[in-house]
Amino acid sequence: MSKNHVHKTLYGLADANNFYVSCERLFRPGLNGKPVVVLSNNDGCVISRSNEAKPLIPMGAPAFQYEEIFRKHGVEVFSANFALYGDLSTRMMNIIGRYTPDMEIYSIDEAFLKFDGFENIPLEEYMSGMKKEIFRAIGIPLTIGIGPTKTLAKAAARIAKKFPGRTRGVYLLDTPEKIDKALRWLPVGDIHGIGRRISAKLLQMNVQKASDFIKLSDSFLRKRFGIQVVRIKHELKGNAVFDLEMPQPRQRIATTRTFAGHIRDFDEMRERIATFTSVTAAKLRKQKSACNFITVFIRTNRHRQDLKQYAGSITLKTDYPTDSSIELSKLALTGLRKIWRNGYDYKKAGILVSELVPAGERQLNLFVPTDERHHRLMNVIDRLNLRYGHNLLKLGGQDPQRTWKMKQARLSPAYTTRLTDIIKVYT
DNA sequence: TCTGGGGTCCTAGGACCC
DNA sequence: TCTGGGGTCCTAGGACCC
Repeated sequence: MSKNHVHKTLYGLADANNFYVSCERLFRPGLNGKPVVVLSNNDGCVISRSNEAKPLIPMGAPAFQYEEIFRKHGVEVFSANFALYGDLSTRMMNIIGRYTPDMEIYSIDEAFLKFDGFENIPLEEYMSGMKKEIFRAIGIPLTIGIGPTKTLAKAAARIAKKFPGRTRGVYLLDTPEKIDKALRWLPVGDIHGIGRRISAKLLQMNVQKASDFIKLSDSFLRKRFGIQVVRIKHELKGNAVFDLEMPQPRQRIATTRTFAGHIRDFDEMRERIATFTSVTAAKLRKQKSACNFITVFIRTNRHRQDLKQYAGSITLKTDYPTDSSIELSKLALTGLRKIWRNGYDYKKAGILVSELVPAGERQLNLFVPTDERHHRLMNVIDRLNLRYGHNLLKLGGQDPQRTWKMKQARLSPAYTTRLTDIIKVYT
């Protein structure tokens, strides 16, 4: 590489606007311009808001406390339909991936991009073209920020979102002057990686804007807030610390649920735990991992100070790395018996597996039983569940009669993913 | 009477993200 | 009556060892 030809790397962030709400709007153009919200599982709290809804309802608001507001302002309310959102996300990411080879899918609605060797390409126009293509093809509106680091790309996207008229949804932070101006505008709480706790402490010290924040010394930040916050400062100053991350197997996998009502009965809980465990084991097999530990937890409703509170949790070691629903269910139920206490109204429970290793590795261990039959059975279960819908095939500990229903009073049809009907499998 | 110091490993919990 | 779910990384402090 010649000296006078410096290759300047830039990062981009493509972020779908109010993603879940935008997905719901695709099939109902009448919702455009209206306040719309999407609720979490059990219709518990607000997890996505249209721009019109944002001044009315805070993020995470418990739905039952806002029924009055919903009515008064004619807010359109939807139960979450994650199958639909996942499908639209995949389509969106496929298009984004055609614009640069270096891309990191950061979440269901966000992707980081890396522009290496794009010196002769006008990035604003290029990304503006991508934004238009995605809107034309899928109907999802995007905001795009570009800058010398991931943290600055995030900040640029925030600016693009805040000033849609002037930026047309795409903003490039490429000169020291623009970066300086952006940092003087950006509130510390809006810096990526500075959350509620740390921004409250910074505000107490009268550190209000990102431009104030980057003046603090490394040693002070290190001592007071830890190494991660120092890294964020460097990123804001234009030194890339965080690179794109390649997809890797999860280190932990969890399945947890808050119940629509509550559970007092051990057998009911045993059934729920067995189901969570087989869902978790299927997730393990999907990423071809096996786990060394399994954690079971149950807890009462922590929002109800008037009720007796109890939270129990236990972590058990597997005999050898496993992805077997049967092995893991046995362990999970052993754990559940140990932490179960009679007389409480349980509101939430879950399963978490950890210390994952690649599933193939365990066969290198001569002392491990081959459990070939387990393996074949698990394979069959996974294939049938994949084909006919989630969780149709159940294990012994799961009550075959019982279908656990989330509260989803306001579900929209799953237009792109609908399965015709439930298929019963008799064995 | 005297009451070290440094290293490693592990875990729980904090803080953050979408 | 009704308050989500699934992740990551880091740190402090205890246990243990020499």
